[in-house]
Amino acid sequence: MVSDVFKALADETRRYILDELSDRDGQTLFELCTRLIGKYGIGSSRQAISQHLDVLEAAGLVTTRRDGRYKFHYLDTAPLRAITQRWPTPPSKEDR
Amino acid sequence: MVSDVFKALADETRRYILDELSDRDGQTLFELCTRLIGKYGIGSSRQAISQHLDVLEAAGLVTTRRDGRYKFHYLDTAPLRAITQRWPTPPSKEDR
DNA sequence: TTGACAGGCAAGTCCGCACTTGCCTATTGT
DNA sequence: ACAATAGGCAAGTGCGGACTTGCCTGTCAA
Repeated sequence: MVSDVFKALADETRRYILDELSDRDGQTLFELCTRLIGKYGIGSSRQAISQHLDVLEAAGLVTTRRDGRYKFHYLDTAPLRAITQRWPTPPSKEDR
Repeated sequence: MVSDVFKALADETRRYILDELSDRDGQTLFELCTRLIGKYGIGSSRQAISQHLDVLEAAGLVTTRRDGRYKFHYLDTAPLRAITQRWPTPPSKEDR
């Protein structure tokens, strides 16, 4: 049901995950954990990150690919378009 | 502190409020209450809506103007730009 | 001036959600 | 085969946030 993109974005840790995937796409769970600690000081457990990824995937913001014992995570920003389409933002001065 | 646009958008009732203001800008609290019930079946109390408006205003998505015993609410979509700027979305086929 | 109307304040309840804990499954290398 | 690695599952906890309840303040019309 593209379950609530907005609620997926509500959590700051999940937004950092999107940032991280935006910086380097296709990371595994463990990669994300270590890099989130290093770059943003996020001290969440592996399970916590895993649950966040589930939420992001349910919202369609992250897609996954399995390969052996690795699972790679990819960012998909397409669902974000629905936001600006719902409440159109007039172009800012910088955009013109 | 432009306190968390994302959390402001996380609640569905608040999103309906933005829809309503997008449709008719400058409504009072009571106007919003009656129209939210009529159009979306939202049965929240006046106080609940008032609290939602506080959150939206704190997030910068709604501005207000006082006039006598009336308080008018206006939509401001500017904070939404930060979202698509944070995770740039490639233009969809429809946009081209 | 007094009643009706528009809105504000504050304490309390309740549920969802982020996070932990503990254990389990599957894949890979030696 | 077996240990290490990558990840999954499920129950429990604690806190924030949505909502209610009750009462108060300020404005306007008769």
